[in-house]
Amino acid sequence: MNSQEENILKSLPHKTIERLSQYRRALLFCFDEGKTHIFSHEIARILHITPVQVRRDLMLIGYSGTLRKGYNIQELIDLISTIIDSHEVMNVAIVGMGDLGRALVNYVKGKRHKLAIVAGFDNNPDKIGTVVADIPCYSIERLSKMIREKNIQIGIISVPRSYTTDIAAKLVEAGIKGILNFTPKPVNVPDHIYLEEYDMLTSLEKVAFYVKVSQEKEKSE
Amino acid sequence: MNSQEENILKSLPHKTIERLSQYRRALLFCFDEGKTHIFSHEIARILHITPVQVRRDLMLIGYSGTLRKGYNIQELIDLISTIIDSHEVMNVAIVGMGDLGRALVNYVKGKRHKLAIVAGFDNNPDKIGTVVADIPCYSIERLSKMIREKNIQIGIISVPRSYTTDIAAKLVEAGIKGILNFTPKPVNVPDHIYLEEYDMLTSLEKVAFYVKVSQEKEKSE
DNA sequence: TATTCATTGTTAATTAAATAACAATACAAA
DNA sequence: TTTGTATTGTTATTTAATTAACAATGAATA
Repeated sequence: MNSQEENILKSLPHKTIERLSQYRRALLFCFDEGKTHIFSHEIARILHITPVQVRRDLMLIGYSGTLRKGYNIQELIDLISTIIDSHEVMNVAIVGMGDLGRALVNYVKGKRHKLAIVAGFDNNPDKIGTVVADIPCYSIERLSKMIREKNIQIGIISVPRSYTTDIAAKLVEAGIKGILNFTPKPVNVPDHIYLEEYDMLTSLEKVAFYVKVSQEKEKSE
Repeated sequence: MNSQEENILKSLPHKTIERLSQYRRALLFCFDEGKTHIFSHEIARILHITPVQVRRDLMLIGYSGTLRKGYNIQELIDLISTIIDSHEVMNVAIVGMGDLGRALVNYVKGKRHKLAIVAGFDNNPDKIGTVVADIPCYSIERLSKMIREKNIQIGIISVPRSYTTDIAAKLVEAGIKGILNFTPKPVNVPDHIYLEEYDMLTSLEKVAFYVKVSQEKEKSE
């Protein structure tokens, strides 16, 4: 990859990166259904956004469709993949093989060629040494060693809240490059590590809030 | 609630709503640790945002702290609660009691007074009729009936992708007010229903992307 | 008592994101 | 062949979100 292409990557808005992932996801399903081409307004409709937004994002990544025929799904999937996927397979570890950890493994498993969940960690003796959803589960004590050995670059934290800080520290110490934290406890990591945090309860509370607001609006009418 | 207060609610930026939920979450933990007051820069540090952002959000909801003493944690928790919580308890159903559904129930259970997960639905005969994580699990066939009977206003979808569309339609038909969709299949719902969608894979791909970019930057240096 | 300082609250400025506007074009229909 | 139309690609505009700037203030300190 030359430096011009690199600069395109770095200049892509964060929101566009998210949407590229969503575009690809939707396109893959369309492809499976036998479609070969798709219009911007079709993509937009699937993802609840505007056609302009779609076209603008595709412009940013330098993809051109065909007038009146739309975008070639296969081509677009491939282009998005060269942009958001790493060149080599990126190895991922999940720390915390409870319900959420297993849900994640089963969902991600086999879906993306360039993302491989290669290890799970837990402190439950019943799980250590077993294979959960096709991936081996190790003791937390072996976390640092396995991360180095298996060249794991991304760590997903799905442990109970009280363990979060400790696990994050261990991941950082082991040289992880990116962390996805699903616990309600925000973590602090050095600047060179990319951190993404998501709390399901915040999403639920957001829904509850807007439901409440719409109900109050109804009442006052 | 008078119409002036209503207007404040409606004018709050979407991002502020999300942060209010995060503020409260962080404040509750601080409160449990025995703290009584907190500075804007402390909240900011916990949530990886700026102190100005915190102060601005609190200004928007009309809360004033004490100079050099910070914000009263208890007061702030209460105020945020009056803003984002509904007056009456809001009932929630989870459709799909697999790993993700159970993770959600266990996580949300007992955490928020105004949010109650009161029913789970699944099509697995082994689960139907049982109690999973303290909530009863019903057959999908009874979904519509139960939603009306139990006055359920929010539905969380955590089923396999292929069932998503059908479940969403059932929820809409049953008169649900808000939907939180955790499946990778976006759903279409009428305008009066608030919809929030989240795909864990997109978060993971985002982390992978930024890890990749930072690595390429390193290489080129 | 006067001065310094840390902190809040608020307006102004900036940046990021989304939307609107519209030219270009190729296909279809007349 | 001409006209109309649907669609792309791109620039301009608007809106939303964040950040900067700074006045106000009251506690701590000299």
